[in-house]
Amino acid sequence: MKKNKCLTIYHELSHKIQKRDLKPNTFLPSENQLVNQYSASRETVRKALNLLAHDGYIQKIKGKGSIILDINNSLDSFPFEDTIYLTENRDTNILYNIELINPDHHIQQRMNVSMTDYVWEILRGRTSKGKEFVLDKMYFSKSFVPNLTREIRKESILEFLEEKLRLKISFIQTEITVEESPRETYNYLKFRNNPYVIIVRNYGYLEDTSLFHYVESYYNLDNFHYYNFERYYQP
Amino acid sequence: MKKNKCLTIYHELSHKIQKRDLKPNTFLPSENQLVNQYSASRETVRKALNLLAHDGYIQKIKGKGSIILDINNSLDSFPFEDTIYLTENRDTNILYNIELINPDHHIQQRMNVSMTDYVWEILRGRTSKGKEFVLDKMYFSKSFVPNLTREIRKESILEFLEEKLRLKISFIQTEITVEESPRETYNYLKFRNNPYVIIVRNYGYLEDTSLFHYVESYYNLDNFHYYNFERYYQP
DNA sequence: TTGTATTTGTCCGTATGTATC
DNA sequence: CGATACATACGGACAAATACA
Repeated sequence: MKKNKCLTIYHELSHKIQKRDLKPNTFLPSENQLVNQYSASRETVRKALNLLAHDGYIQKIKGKGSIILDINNSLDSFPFEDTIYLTENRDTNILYNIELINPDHHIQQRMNVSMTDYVWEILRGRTSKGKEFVLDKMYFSKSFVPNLTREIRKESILEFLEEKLRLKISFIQTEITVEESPRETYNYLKFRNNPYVIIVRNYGYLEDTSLFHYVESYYNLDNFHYYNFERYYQP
Repeated sequence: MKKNKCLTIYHELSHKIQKRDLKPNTFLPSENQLVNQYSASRETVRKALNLLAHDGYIQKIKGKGSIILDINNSLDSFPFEDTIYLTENRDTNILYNIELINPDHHIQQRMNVSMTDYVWEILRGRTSKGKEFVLDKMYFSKSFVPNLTREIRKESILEFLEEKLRLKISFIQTEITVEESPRETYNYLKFRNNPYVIIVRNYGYLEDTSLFHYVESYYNLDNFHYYNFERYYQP
């Protein structure tokens, strides 16, 4: 039975905090007490506590202890929204096209693939926050995703990729710019009172740093909103 | 001379990556090599590497090494550092005004303070990426920052706050929208060919989740760009 | 296929410094 | 002042993934 002791401590403590077995605004047992409780070294306990702090469960105060935060009052109240993956409001999603193509010059550059490679192109419309219309152009290299059918539109695409194909995103680079509307988007974007659109480009990478997928999302200027939440990491 | 060795290693490596002394898609020296280079223990080196990975500089691959990622523009990858930390690198910064004010209705709402509270307002112009002009409106609650002089403009404001006042940012919420240019920005923003501006709002919170400062940055549509790096779970 | 060296991942025990009370 | 608690650092140990012969 080989387990990650640090994560075990983290999960046990985080569950207790979530279930309110450990009450907000009280102190956790001291690091030395936790060392005894879990028969672990202090470094291991500290790594677990750092994870808890990073995820907003506790606040560490030097010389005093680790105080348990009220999660309802902190984490959940921040509008953290994933702009790509939460496609679950399927009623408002429209799948325009799924096609296996040879990438054009633009995609070749963005995805670092050659003209002779094959790439899945998915064209999708969706509404965000009720009314705003968004056009997504998603690309997956065929070397990673051999098959892709229309069926997946009823599922989350990423769930399909993770659970069926065992592909795991490790990190994402996001890039936001304002550009003139490309002509091919005229048919899809509803508001053309302004020549500009906002383009959000997401580059998704696997653990081996290979570029796994690329998404361009086109937003009208009206009602565009983007939220990000960044926690500072403590060594 | 007491310094944090882990952070020293982090800064030295991150600067080398930013300056391209260490090239993307190559490997960092192995952990053991870094141990020798910096006369540090492996745990310390590993903590520095974890910070680099968290901030998107490198990707660690078990059994292989740490590969350097291609950061489009490392400065703007961290919107908060751009607006606050790195003010000393920009000889193109102009400090328009520092004033202790009673917040107007808008700021009262954003910062959750009352009309009778006092708030520092800092108006600053800067150029980003050479030509793009950005207007920053920064606010600090007087309860956290009793004194703020023009002298700090030559230093990093955040360094001043951290080292002198012992205030530490714990997390940041970023919000990007497109809005019509407010009239009071007309004097500052150079391009008025478009009625819209991009507004980046940063909410900085302390470790105890209290809202510590608030920044509004105004960008023209032209040449606006925003980068973000997000890593999925860190064990 | 097998074995060996390298590299990263996890964990331990100890020591010293610093902040709080 | 001393006791407690967290912060940083060190050196060692073993496991797991990788690369290579």
